[in-house]
Amino acid sequence: MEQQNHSKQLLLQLNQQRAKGYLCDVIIVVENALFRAHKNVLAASSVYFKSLVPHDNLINLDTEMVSPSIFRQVLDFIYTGCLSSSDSVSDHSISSLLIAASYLQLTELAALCRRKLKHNGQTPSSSNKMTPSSSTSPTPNGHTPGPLCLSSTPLHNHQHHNNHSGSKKGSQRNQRPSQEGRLREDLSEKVFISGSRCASLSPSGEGRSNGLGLDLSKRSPSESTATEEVSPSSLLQSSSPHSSSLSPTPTPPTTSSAKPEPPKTSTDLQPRAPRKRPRGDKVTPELEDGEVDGEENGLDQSEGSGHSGRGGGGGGGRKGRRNGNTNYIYRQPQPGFEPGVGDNLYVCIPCGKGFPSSEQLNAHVDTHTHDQLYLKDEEEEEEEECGGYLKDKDPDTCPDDSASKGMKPDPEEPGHLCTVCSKSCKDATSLRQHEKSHWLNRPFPCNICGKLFTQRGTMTRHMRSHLGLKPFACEECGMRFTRQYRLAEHMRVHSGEKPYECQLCGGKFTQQRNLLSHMRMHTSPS
DNA sequence: CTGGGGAGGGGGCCC
DNA sequence: CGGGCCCCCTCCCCA
Repeated sequence: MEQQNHSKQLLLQLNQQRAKGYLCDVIIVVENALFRAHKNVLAASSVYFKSLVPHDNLINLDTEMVSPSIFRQVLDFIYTGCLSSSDSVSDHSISSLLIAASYLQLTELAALCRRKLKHNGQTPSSSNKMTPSSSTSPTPNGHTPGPLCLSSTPLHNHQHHNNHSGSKKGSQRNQRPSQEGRLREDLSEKVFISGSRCASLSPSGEGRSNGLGLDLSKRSPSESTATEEVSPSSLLQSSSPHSSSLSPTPTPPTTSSAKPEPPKTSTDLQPRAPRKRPRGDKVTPELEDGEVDGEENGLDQSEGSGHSGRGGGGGGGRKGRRNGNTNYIYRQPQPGFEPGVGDNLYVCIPCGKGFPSSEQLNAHVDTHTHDQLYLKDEEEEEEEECGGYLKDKDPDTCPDDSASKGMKPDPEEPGHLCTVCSKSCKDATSLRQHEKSHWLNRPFPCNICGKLFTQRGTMTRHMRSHLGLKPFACEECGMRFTRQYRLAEHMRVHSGEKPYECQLCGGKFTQQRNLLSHMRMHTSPS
């Protein structure tokens, strides 16, 4: 007995989930684009990915080997078995695909491309050298791929999937908890860099050279700025012209050089807090209702609106709306950008336009040139330098912004007073930082959800939540945290220490906030 | 069902 | 830029 079209339907479901970013547990960075996918699918299709995905959740591909548009076709092929893009039939595209397929060790796709080129009278010799193992036509399993499948294929059909969330309930129900948990831990553990390097994340800060634990120290000096601004590091350090980046020179991991460290034992164990379920678990029932939320995998925890204001973003993530910009993640949204509005869940970050499908977003993203992005960067820098003040701030009281620009304050001046609130700061740097808190214009956008921040550090910290980076692990229970402070706070759970005491009733608390909450109970009229 | 406590998580801000 | 602290939101548990 055999279920007709079982594999086809399965693949179709997976592709639909990919289009929504649902259960995607790996991000592939290609030049200026991010692609989300499923590790299992990648591993089943590519020896290259198979060796990487068990340990890495962020894979940076060599842009000389594969471009975003080519990788999009590659990914489509992986998920559909077809090359659907119309330009894929050109010899140039086929050659690029062949290079990418060889690089990624997608033997079936490579063989398919070779046959196509051969059929067109081309010789695919240029790329054969990269993967000798794949230069022979038969695939490892002996399967001979069919002819190129063009856009008429019904499998590749992202546009219509957004409204079908209900149809995938069953298959997702059982996958969600383990995959999310594992991803969060994996992301916490290490992040793949440049295809061959792992940055271990530890509370001690080992291997941590940017705010998110990505080891950026191996950047090739010859790397172009274009790559820099859209590389993972630029995702994390969006506005810094000096931020280091990743050297996109991954080597297909056919040798031991690419062998990543095995996951640490502590993270393999399912960490559970004593007596109580960790928060990470509670998202499961929400998804069981068929909701495709914006925080799956911990990669997409959109806070929803751009400006939350103080307290407005509290608890963000759990109730965050679906972001949906799952395929391409660009930089610097336009003012007023609000991701995931209405049905246009696929949002282009640079211009803020929303699209109902990843395909349409992809097509739109391709219209952005690097020049446009450069211009945005320059404008962004300029704005950060001089344009961020409150509109209601009296220009007379801030004649030259010298303090906010960090321009040599008078050393004889006794204090550095904020021109808005008269707060005294100890130096010009502190003053500048403080004055930013009065800005309405927040110069640091999250490259994933578009949320804006006044401080780069806050944005970087926020990005950690998107990437699921939790470098700080409790040695007692294995629970992991994004902040060391949280871990220290958590450790009181194990130690039983309750340093915060209510002066009214003598009640003791492990956390100050809970004491404050308790005090409100005392002071509330009721 | 409700209120209080415990705790995870996010953002703002200062050092 | 990271650490630390504060405040807030939220959820879960339990009496």
